[in-house]
Amino acid sequence: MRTTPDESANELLDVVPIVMRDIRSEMRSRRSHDLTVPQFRTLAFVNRNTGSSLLEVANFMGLTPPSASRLVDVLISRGFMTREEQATDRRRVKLTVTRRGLAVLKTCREGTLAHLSDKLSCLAPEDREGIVRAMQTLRSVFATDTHKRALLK
Amino acid sequence: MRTTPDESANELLDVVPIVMRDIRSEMRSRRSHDLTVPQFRTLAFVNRNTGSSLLEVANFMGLTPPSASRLVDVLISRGFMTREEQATDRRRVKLTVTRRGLAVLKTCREGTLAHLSDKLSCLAPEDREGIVRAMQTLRSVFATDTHKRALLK
DNA sequence: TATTGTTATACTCTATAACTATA
DNA sequence: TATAGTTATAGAGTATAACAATA
Repeated sequence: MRTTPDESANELLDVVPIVMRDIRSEMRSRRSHDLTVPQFRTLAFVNRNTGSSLLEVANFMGLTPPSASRLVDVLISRGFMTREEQATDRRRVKLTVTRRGLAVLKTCREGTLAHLSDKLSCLAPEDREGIVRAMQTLRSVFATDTHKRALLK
Repeated sequence: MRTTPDESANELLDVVPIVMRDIRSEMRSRRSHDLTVPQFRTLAFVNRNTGSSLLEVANFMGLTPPSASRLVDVLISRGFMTREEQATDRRRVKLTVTRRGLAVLKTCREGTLAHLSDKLSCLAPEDREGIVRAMQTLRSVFATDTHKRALLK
C-alpha cells in the first residue's frame, strides 16, 4: 500500500465525520444525559483543570472567547459548573465543575464508551489495536492542548 | 498492547472530536469557500447520487427529515443545488447539484485535503498507512450508507 | 391509511463587532 | 494601552410536533 499524505487525508475526511455523528447522537440521547459534544469536552477539560480561565477553555476547544463564554453559560445554567473571580486577577474567571456536573460527565462518558465499545467489540483485537495507534498518531498531529497550561502561564 | 474495546473507545472519544474541529474550521475558512461540514457532505452525497430524494439524504447524514430539509434549503438558497418533483412519484423530491455547487464542492474538498495532507506530511509513511487502515476499519463499523440506494429501492 | 416532505418552534453552536472592567 | 471576559447580533445545525400532499 502506497500511502500518500493525500490518500490518508481523504480517508480522514470521509470517515471522521461519520464516527463523529455517531458520538454526537449517542451523547444527545437520554441514555447519556443529553450533553452536546462541546459541553462534554468542556466539562471534561475543566474537570481535569480545576480553576481554569475562560481563555484556557477557548484555546482547548478551538473557539473564540465569546463562543466559549456562551458554552460555559449553558453549563452553568444547567448547574454543571460554577464561575468565580480569581483573587489574584479580578479580570480572570475561575471555572469549577460541580458535584452534579461531575456525575453527569461520568454518566455521559460511561454511556458513550459503552456504546462505542459495543460497536468495536466485533472487531479483531489487532484491528482495535490499529485504531488505538492511529488515534495516538492523530492526537500528536492535531491536539492543541499539549502542555497548554504551561504555555499559557 | 492489550487493546480492549473500551480502551479503543476511549481513544476514539478523545481524538475524533479534535480532528473533527480541525476539519470544520478549515472548511469554514474562506480558503475552502465556507461550507459547513454537513453542507459539504450533503453536496458530496447528492453529487455521487444525482436525483436522490430527501429521505436518502437524511438517511446518509443520520438526520431527521426536517433537519435534512433545512440543510437542503440552505444549499439551494446558495445556488449549489436544485430541488424538483420526481415525475413517477410527485411526493418525492429529486435533488441535483448545480454546476456552481460542483465547483464549490471541488474547491472545498481540495482545500481541505491540502490542509490535512500538510498536517499529515510530517508523519512516517507507516503511520499514515496505519491511519488509512484504521479509517477503513472504522468505516466498516460506523458507515450507514453501504449499499444504501439498493436498500432504499 | 401510509409515505414523503415541509412548516412551526425551540435550543445550541459559532463567529464578528462592540463593549466593560481590570491591570 | 493591553488583557480578560461579556453582550449584541446573526446564521446554521438539529430535534420534536404538527401539518400538507400524494400514493
